[in-house]
Formats: sequence, C-alpha cells, structure tokens
Amino acid sequence: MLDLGLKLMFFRCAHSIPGTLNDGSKPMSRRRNDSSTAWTNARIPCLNRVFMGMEDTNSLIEQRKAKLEALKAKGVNPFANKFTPREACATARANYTEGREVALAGRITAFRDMGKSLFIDIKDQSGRIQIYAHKTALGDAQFEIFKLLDLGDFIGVNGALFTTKTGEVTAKISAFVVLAKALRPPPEKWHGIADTEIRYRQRYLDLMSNDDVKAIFLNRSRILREIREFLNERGFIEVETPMMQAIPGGAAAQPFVTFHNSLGCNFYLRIALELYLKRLLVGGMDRVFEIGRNFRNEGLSRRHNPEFTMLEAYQAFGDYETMMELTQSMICRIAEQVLGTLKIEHHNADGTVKHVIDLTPNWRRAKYKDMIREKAGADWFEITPEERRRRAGELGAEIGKEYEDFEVTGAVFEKLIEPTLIQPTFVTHLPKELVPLAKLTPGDPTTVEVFECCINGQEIAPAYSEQNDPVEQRERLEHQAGGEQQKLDEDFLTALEHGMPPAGGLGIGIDRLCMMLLGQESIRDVILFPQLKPK
RNA sequence: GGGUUGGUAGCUCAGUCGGUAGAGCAGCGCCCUUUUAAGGCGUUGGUCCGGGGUUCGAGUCCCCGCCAACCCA
Repeated sequence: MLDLGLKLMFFRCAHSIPGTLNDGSKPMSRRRNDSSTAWTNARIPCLNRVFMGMEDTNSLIEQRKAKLEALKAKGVNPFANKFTPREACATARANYTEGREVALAGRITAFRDMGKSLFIDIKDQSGRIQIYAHKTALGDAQFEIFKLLDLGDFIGVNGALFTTKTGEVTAKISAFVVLAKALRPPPEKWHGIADTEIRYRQRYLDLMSNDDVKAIFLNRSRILREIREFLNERGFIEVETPMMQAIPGGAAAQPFVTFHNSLGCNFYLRIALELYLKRLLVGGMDRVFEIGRNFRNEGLSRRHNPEFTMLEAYQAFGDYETMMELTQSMICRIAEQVLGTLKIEHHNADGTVKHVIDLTPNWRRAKYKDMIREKAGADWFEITPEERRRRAGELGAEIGKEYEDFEVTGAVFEKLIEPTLIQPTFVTHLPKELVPLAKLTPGDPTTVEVFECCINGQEIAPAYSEQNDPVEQRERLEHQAGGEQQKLDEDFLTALEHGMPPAGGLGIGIDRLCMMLLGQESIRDVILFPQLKPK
C-alpha cells in the first residue's frame, strides 16, 4: 500500500508529464503475489527511478522496468555482454538431427505459456525457431527467471533439437542468457505495424514486425551487390567524389546549401556525380563508377525523395550504344540473380496484377521525335511553336507560360508518353537542349546521342555519348547557365581542355530501379528512412 | 501549393441519429507438461491528433491548425 500512496502523490504533482495514465487505482501490477522477496524488493528501485523523473508513465513500460529490476535482483544481467550463437535460427531448423546441441540467439516473438512447460519463438535475421522450456529441465530458479522474459527481449539459448508431435523443429533449452530486455512492447504479432507514419518514422518497428518489408531491403542490398559485381567484372573501379561542392553541376536542380565555418563559404550538396567522374576520365581512369547519394531541394512525392541514390558509370572509348548494352545486361543480370526471373509482377492496392514487366532482351528502341509524332501528330515538328503550345494544352499537358519550345515538347513526352512506357524502352536521340553534356548526333545537329531507359512508366536510366569538345561544351553550358557565370564550373571546363577520351556515360536511379524490380509503387518503400516532415 | 481520405488503448481496428468509449492482440491474475495467431476463466489500460465553436450534452456537427497517405499541380 505504501508504494501505491507514493505513486498517487507522484502523479498528482506531475500533471505535465505527457501520456500519464491516471491508474493510481492500481499499484505496479505484478505477475504473482507470491512470497518472492526478490520480486517485492525489485519494485522499490524501479519506483525510485520513476520518482527521479523518468518519463516511464506508460504502465506497460513500468511493468517491463519492474521485470528488469526483478532480473537484476535475482543476479541476472539483463543486458549480458556476450553470447555467441553457433548458427542462425533458420540454419538450425534446416539442419535437423534429433538431439543435436545448438546455441542460438534471437528476439522473442511469441510466448505460449502452458504452466510447467513453455514454448516461445525466437527470431533472428534468418528466421524463427521454436524454443521449449520445461520447469524440471531448467530448474525452478531458472524457470522463474525465464518467466520474467517478455515479447521483444533478446535471449541466447543452449539446447538440444527435437520435433514436437506436430512436427515442428524445436530446441529444448538447458540454459539461457538474457541479452537485452525490451522496455517497450513490440507491435501486434499478427498485423504488425500498418500505420504508414510509424512505418517510416520508426522503421525498426516495421522491420521487426513485417517480414515482407525486411525482404525488400535485403533485396535492395543484393541489388547493390550485383551492380558492384557486374561492374567490377567489366573492369570498372568504384570511386568516391565530393558530396559538398562549391558549384553544384551535372544536372538542372535546386541544391541544398550549407555553410563551412572555417572556410567561411557556402557549399552545396551535390545534385549529380557527373562532373567529378569525368575529371577522372581526364586523369586516365578509363572505367569508373560511383554509387552515392544525390540531394535535390524539391518536393516530396511517391517517386521523389530529397536524397536519393544514383549509380553513374563512365566508360572511356565507349558511347551511348555501349551503355545501352551495359544497361540491359546489368539489369537483366540483377533480375536473374536477385529475383530468379525476368518477368516482374506489379500489383494494385487490392492485390490484383497491375502489369507484368518483361525484361527479356532485346529491349525496344524508339527515337524521341518518332514517339512524339506518334502521340502528338505527324506534323508536330513542322507546325509553329505557338501551334505546338496550343496542341500540347489540348492533349492535356500543362504548359507553363515561361516554357521554351523544347520544353513544350518535353512536357508532352513526360505527360503523355513516359507513363505509358511500362515495358523497357530506350528512348533515343533527344533534343540537344535537354542534354547539354552529350555529343551531337552526326548528321542531325538538333539531337544528341542519348538514350533514356524508361521502365515501369518512369525514367530509370539516362545515358549518352559524353561531350568532350571543351569549346562546344563551354558554349552549351553557358547557354544553359543563362548568363549566371557563377554557375559555370570552370575547373571542369579546364579539365576538358586537357583532353577527355570519348566515353559513354550512364546514370541509374537506384531507388527507381528498386521500385521496378521489387514491385513497389512508392519510393518510400525502398528507402529505409524516407524523408518526412519533422514532428 | 490545391483536392480527397485518415489520425480512437502499446499495436490492429469498430464506434449507428449527437446521449455512460468498445473488440482482438499485447499486459496483469488464475488454470494447463508437445503448444504454435495455443486454449479457458477473470481483469487493467483512453489528452478519441491539437485549439476554438454550436449544444443541456461532441469521438460524432462547424471552423482553424498539425501530421500522414493518395491524387493533382
């Protein structure tokens, strides 16, 4: 009764604590009101901590903290320094022989208390295995300690394998170690975490309770590994270039700004990898790639995250056709290695099949202008810019008043064509204004040697024959900069003047590639910690 | 930036016409020596996202705001 009174006092004088439950009617709940002095004593240090102002006003947390103290009172370290499992849970299940001794570790995900015997599931990255604890096998003292465990705790166990009468491979434990006491309850065992906000903000809860989510990120990791293997085999070396740049170049996008205190100047987070990787071509690194984060100060959406991962690869003495072959081979190899198939199903929210992407080579090639003519009229490039503007509006493309002529055409492509390109398509020969870093097409000075690889209705990979004429490059960058000379990366142009070999260059949006390969319709579902507004 | 939908117990979700805030899981107590979404009986737990307003009375209706998802730009 004493601690009850104290607790009431505590709550009465602590109105400001958020989440306070007015459960003064009930003292710290306890598992059993037996004569366990250790348990009784254990309540006191716990409550002392409450009185010291910790925010453990949630009764579920209080209960767990009380169990933590009870473990300590029994001489158990609830956060043991080390326990080395000899194998993964799934491995133990797969390599079953009756009576085999195992040492396993994992998180408790289910608790089935039968009185004198007790079944729990533990889970590690490989999967789950059932553990059987029996009172006479463990001994009364150890069994009582075992019963202080909760869902979410980590334990290490030693035991021997057997199968239950329902055929489940189970480890009957002879000893166990508490590796981490969880002070907060895990998500509900059957539905897991469904609230998108919690899933993204507290991804660890999503990962621990939703196996399919974890599978996506394991597959993302395998995709990255396959990319590296593929490029390494082809003689590319992986490099790292600056994320903080004085002049953010290589793309048209708003950068994030940051300030360097001791240098006393602004830096920008990179918006592309391109200009530094090309400097390496000048330096004699003939095949380079980088996989890294780009940052663009734009809105967030189902397909945009402010920081996103790009692969860029450059191959000296190659061109856009070289990169086309590389792109197709690489993506097919990834699909085969990671997914075991070249046909990828995408589903609607209700589970029905939305479409099946078929990556079987060779992928369709189509010229940009031909696709425009097909969708917007065979005479599209013969009519006047004013007529194009009007027709684009009629076709449903939003045209800003400030749009230049090529942007009007670009809007038609983005709005009416790109979303229809579900099956892999190389869109080639884009207008030169769209890609100032590419070489002009021989015999057609209005276009450049470029492709955009579109799959799943999104641009996944642009690539081109890299412009290496320093004079031509300067003119086109100056035109793009529109008189803002501070945007010109003079050091890059100087590098080109030293001579850059002709090269094919490729960029792949890794997040979008993962969306396509893993059947996800939101970029947030392939990024572990997507950007959300701080709460 | 605009529109739509949503925010209720630790989690997953109900909540009728405005009339005492509910279930399952988790938790707690009791029972149970092969269970597995274990089971049976009992039981605790609520700033109904926040702030105003209407009303005798608001989770519910109105206004403003916050956060999220989706669509549009």
